[in-house]
Amino acid sequence: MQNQQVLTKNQKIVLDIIEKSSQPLKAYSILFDVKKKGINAPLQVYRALDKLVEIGKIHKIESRNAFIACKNSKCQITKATVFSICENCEDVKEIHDHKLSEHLKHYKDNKGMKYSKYNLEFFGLCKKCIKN
Amino acid sequence: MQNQQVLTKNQKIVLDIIEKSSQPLKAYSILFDVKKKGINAPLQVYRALDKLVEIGKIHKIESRNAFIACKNSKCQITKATVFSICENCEDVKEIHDHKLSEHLKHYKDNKGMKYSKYNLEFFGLCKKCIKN
DNA sequence: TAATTTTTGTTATAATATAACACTATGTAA
DNA sequence: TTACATAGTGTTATATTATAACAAAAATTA
Repeated sequence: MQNQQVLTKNQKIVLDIIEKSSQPLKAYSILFDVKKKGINAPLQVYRALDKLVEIGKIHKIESRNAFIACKNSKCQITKATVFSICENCEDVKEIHDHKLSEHLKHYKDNKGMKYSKYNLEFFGLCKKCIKN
Repeated sequence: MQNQQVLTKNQKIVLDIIEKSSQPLKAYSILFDVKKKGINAPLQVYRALDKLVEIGKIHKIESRNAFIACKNSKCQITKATVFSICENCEDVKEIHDHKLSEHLKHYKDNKGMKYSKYNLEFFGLCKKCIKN
């Protein structure tokens, strides 16, 4: 039910900007965009981002320090994310691959660790960039 | 052969510090440690780190902005890394799992992307931290 | 209502990372 | 061995990413 949580004003503003972007946005670029809406300080943005990540509305692309909306509206999958990143044009897409997810979800090492989360980032060249 | 590359003075100093640590080190903590060896500025550390990552001697833990030595001396596996991270004690280990690597190496999406690299980070609780 | 928790706004600052420039060392090849 | 290219160095300055601390306001709960 966490996903149906009511968002606060700042959270809505920030989420809105991120959802409108097809590509990941950086915190300070979000800040720039929301200044006209009364959000003035980095912390206001970071606090909203933290919350949105926590409830699974957005994901952080760790290798890029950027945030992207989760398209998968049905469930919160903060805990299991896979992205594909073009190293040329920086296009980022979230990957939903059931077989891959299952594989990763059930992964067990021999160290007795209990995993609750993973993040996988694939890097390469997208179709467009291969051609050019 | 890239891995047999001769390292420069700064690269050796930085690598040495990282190899002596069982846990990932942050750039500025490395800087602090190497000041007595004549490295004074962040850039000197970052340049060494960049090179060491490039040749596969160390890896960056993206979610932690920290660097860890690659124990796998035989090959440069900059391009395919898997880590397990304890969210309580922050213990980090590199995972070498042939089956998992094969699975990821051969992963193909339906977008026509050509992948050359991936990074996977598992999060959870290690044996010790589960008990406590 | 009062108490508690969460969110806000704000200022300041910490932590992470790179730009730009002049110089030095090393490798390559004529 | 001289010239040229390439990679690494040292340095100062600055950009980028992120959090601490505190007081006040709003929402929630008892």
